[in-house]
Amino acid sequence: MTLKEIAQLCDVSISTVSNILNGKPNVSEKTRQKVLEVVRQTGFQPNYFAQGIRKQKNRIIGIIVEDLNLFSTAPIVGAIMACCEEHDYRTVLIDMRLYGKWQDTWYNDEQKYNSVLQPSLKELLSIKVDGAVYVAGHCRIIKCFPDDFRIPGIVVYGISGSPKFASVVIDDTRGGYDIGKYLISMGHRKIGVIAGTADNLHTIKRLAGFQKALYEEQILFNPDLVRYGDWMRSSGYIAAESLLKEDITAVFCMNDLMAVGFYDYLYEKGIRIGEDISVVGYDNKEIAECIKPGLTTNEIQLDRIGQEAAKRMIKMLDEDYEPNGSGEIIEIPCKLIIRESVKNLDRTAYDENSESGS
Amino acid sequence: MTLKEIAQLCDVSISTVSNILNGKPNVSEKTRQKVLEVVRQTGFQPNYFAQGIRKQKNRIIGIIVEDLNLFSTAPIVGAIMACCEEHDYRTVLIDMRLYGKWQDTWYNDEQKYNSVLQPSLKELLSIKVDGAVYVAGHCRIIKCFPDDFRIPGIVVYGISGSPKFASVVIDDTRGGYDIGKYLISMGHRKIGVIAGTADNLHTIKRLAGFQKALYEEQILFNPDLVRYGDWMRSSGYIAAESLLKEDITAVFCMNDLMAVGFYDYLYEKGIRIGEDISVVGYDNKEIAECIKPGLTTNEIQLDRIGQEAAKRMIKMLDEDYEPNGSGEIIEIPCKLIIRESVKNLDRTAYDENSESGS
DNA sequence: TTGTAAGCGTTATCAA
DNA sequence: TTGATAACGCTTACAA
Repeated sequence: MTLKEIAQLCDVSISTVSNILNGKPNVSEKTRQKVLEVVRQTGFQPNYFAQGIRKQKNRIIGIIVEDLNLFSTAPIVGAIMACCEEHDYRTVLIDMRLYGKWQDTWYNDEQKYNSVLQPSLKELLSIKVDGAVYVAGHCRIIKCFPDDFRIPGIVVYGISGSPKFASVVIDDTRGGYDIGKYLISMGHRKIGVIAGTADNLHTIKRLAGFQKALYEEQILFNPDLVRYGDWMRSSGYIAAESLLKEDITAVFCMNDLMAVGFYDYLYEKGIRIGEDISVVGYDNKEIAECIKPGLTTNEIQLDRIGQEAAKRMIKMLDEDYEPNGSGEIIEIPCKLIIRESVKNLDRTAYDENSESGS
Repeated sequence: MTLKEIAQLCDVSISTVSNILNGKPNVSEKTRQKVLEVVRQTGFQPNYFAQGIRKQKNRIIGIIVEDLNLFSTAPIVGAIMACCEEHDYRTVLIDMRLYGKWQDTWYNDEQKYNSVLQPSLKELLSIKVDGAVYVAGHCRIIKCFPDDFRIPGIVVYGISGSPKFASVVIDDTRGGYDIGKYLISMGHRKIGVIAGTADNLHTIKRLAGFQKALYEEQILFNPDLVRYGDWMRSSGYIAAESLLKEDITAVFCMNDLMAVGFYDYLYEKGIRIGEDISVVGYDNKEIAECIKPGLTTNEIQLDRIGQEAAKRMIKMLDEDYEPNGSGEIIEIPCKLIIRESVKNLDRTAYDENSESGS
């Protein structure tokens, strides 16, 4: 179906049909009705890209994700799409499936990485997207867009390696800080940390924030209480053994999965979480509220991240921003979700009774 | 950047540049090199859709999902995209976000549903996709494509309401059957069921399969042992109370989340799962291996579902199938994941010892 | 109120 | 070996 065929069916010219479809005035009601009827019957839809070629603009935003199957990606993408739709932009999604293809072995392998990234970027360019949003799988400094990239770009859940592109990430420093403050407010002074991999930006920033909280409360930071894991459940379990030999009352696990590993160990040993020892996690995945006791953790507001990124991109596009302006880094706060895994050491039994009684 | 500009920069004609880019013969090595160099420098990418208009084919498959944020959707979409990429098809994803917008209130509300579906379909048609894959959020009979839909369509994780379109779903009957057989093989005879909503196809088919297993083993099916929930954790908890008054040794929960709710109740009462009572779930979500004891459950092979759908779609497209052929329903089996939540009643303590010792 | 014609970025045909 | 030229589906001046 094309405009031409519709025109023939209606015995009018192509431009008349086009005008009607685009709501132009100066068309007799009779022809309008006739044409609209035929359009309805035939189910004709104008070719979006022929329109784009002619009008020289597409209103398409390209989204390129490192891996759609990570827990963080789909919510971010969903939020971006929602925002784009609201502003009458279409989206095109490219899933590089980096983890699916290579697990963890790609992000230090420039060659592997580029062998997927470059064709993906080319594809976006070929589709003539107006802007590109890059959704990382975890926070690190990423050189995803070349400096001479011809359209606006923005990096989400990672930090642009080039100052020409803005980045939207979670506020991990604040996240670590909030957790530190919370644990301290609950009376904990000796706090172990099960961190992620040592060179990971999430790890570094969460730890820095945590240290800041200690500092503000005049508590010495003891590096011996930090164990570095690999974000997997097993490393929480492994860290638990050695960490428990220290004289600690609480543990800050840098993700929920390692917290589950930590739970595993304590469960085996019959140590009660939220009672004998306190635990907080990070991420607020579904497991956090399913394990027992419920895990206090820091929720990552993925939808807000996606929304923020989309809003900025659309603003750049609609306001004809200089493509690639400032390398601003926008940090979205996390949200502490309190469950039952942290004991309040400052409360006496009496306090608890009187409070529950009130 | 356009072909024209490249041509001017190289002092050759447009067609020569086009020929070179498309690997046509009959071009002198000298001009080829010159043009290729300029193309490289300028980062020129031909306009994919201008090509499409001219060539009258796009090799694009549209994917329309009910909600990208459901646990089942992203893996299915990932598999579809992977398969399309392999066969040199591009994909366009449209996320209707039905649950995000309306939770559970849309799929019995034709009007709400169509207010999102119709524009989405139109958009796909407008993009001139060659085929459309519809990814449902849960299995039911869906009238998503109109009977006179002009391009091949296929429904995934749901059953096409029109016989013109094929469907790829999980084999829930077999899934329920396998679980029944497994529990019986472990010596269970009185088995409770925490089902999903009563009118849900997953519920109906899983229950039918379960009943078949009982029948084959000559065990009477007692309808009083079935409780209908709403797939949420709380309904597992609620069902637990009344169900435990019956004389049962095992419970088949129709998803992992309700199994977690069931765990909740038993945990409160100090009843030991995998010991005093056995439980199986369905879905194999991350929580299944995180709760204690690990939940035996049926894994839904989402990637296989997606792959199968994509393969069929591509076959239809490449072989110029009559759009909308058979309303075939392809069922992909689930995979029983054995963990620790089911006790073997047929084993004596002696058996267990001797086996672990061998 | 309607129609003609040019042009968007490609590819395909055919002549030079 | 190269280059005009038409055509793809559409929009938009502008002419009728």
